[in-house]
Amino acid sequence: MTEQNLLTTPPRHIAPPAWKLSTTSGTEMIEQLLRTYQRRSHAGTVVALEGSTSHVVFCVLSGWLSLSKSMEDGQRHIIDFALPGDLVNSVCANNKTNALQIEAVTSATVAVIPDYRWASLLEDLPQLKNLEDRVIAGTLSRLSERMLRLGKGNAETRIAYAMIELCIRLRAVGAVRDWTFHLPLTQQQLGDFVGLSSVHVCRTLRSLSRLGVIAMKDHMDITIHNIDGLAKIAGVDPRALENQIIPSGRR
Amino acid sequence: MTEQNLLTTPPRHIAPPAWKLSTTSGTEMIEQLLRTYQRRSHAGTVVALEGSTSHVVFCVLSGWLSLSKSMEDGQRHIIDFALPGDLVNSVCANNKTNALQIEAVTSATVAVIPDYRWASLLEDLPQLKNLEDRVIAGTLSRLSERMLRLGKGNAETRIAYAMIELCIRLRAVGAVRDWTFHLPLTQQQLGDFVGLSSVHVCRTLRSLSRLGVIAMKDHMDITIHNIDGLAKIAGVDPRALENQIIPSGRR
DNA sequence: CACGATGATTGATGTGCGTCAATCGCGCGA
DNA sequence: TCGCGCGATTGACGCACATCAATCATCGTG
Repeated sequence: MTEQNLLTTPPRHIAPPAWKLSTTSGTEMIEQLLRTYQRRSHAGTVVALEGSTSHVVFCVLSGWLSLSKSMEDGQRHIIDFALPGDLVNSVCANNKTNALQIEAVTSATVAVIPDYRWASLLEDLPQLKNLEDRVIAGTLSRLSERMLRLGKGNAETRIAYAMIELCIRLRAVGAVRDWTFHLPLTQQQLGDFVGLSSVHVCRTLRSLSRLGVIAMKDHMDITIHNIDGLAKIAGVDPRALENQIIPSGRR
Repeated sequence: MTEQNLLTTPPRHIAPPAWKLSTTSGTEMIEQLLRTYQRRSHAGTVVALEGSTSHVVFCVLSGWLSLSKSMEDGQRHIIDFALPGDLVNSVCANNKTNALQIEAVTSATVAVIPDYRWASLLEDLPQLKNLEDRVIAGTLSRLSERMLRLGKGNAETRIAYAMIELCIRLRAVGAVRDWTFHLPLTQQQLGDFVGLSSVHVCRTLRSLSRLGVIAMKDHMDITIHNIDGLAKIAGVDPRALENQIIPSGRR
């Protein structure tokens, strides 16, 4: 049911914004491909192991994935979330080893596209190359912004920024209505994402609630009540967000 | 003089490892291009402003660049360093706006290649595409590793990891001899890189010295005395480093 | 040669966040 | 229906790191 939100809000025939090309024929071609390689993962499933070899590109069709890294002592950090419409090519340099562990946070449908298939598609549809570049640039930009807060921001800054980033990304796929969206995360997971303990995530969320900038309902339904106040806490120019965080060209 | 180290150790005719292609003709073509667009920046110069528009690709030929981001209150974080041989395409999604501020840490020579020129080069030399992919994957991998330590590691872990990462990257361009290399950074800059105050960077470096894993001479000449101990503190498998951090294929 | 500037070093003090622990609330399965 | 378990919440306490401040070392400059 957590995932129902995400499945119903965008058009059901799977065409997240990133995939909307100008040519209709291209779009159809891609949708065909996505359907072919589509797979379903239950919440909590490990989709790809950190360090394993892999020759695929992932495209999220519905649900959330987490991309994480762990230290030897078991400490885990969530480097990024992959939301519907996101493209994930989790290989590291040189060899084809996964740099990140990919897990399904909610139950999710993911297109698992073989490398060679993706490469040939790129040749048929040169516009895709452009899209791929934008996705990569967007990812780097997001990571940088988050890193900045992780290094220099306090708990409120980090949480506020996470809320803004996720809200904007979710809005791009139609999963936000009236500044309200569903966060299918435990406070532990949110903590692993922003670099805080789950206890302190809790305190910080309540602190932000008390300030009136956000509100929470039913275990993680978030409403942003005062985006300007939230942006101020997060240390962002709200206008800059529009261009910086949304990877695809859509509104 | 800081930069002299970097200029003399690699072959003087500018061919950092990333640029070593299998075909000799390709290499010559590229070297020609690099010479054409080569420019010199003094230490401390701002090469590209955060938020400015830009249509270029940077290639570092000698010296260090820092890629940083600032919050409104002036707090700065160094997202990455660009070392000799590194490729920097600091544009964010959608528009052609620099997501990062690029500064010369030491005096540096940088090839500033126009976008269109780079694009046409990619068509002439398909191998370059491969290289570009590896550079991007390497960058993402480095950012992830650093983010993990930033989120979950203590001061010693972060500093130890930074030393290992920089040592390996510098070794790839021949700037390490007998586990010794020159760090052209103030402790303030190193702090902005790992997310610590300059005071605590100092304390941590001295702590690592006392443990005997590293040694320092003359304001930032670093020697790694015990790589296994250092890797243990950094929370890394030393063998994994070889593949994970070096973006190019060279040892 | 004294000087001022910049950065490293070291100590003292404060605090933001982690950790531990107890309680609460809810959903789920027997 | 009761109980079990996971996650949220809240309080108490401690620590790692930031901050402030003083001293020192080095270097370039008039």
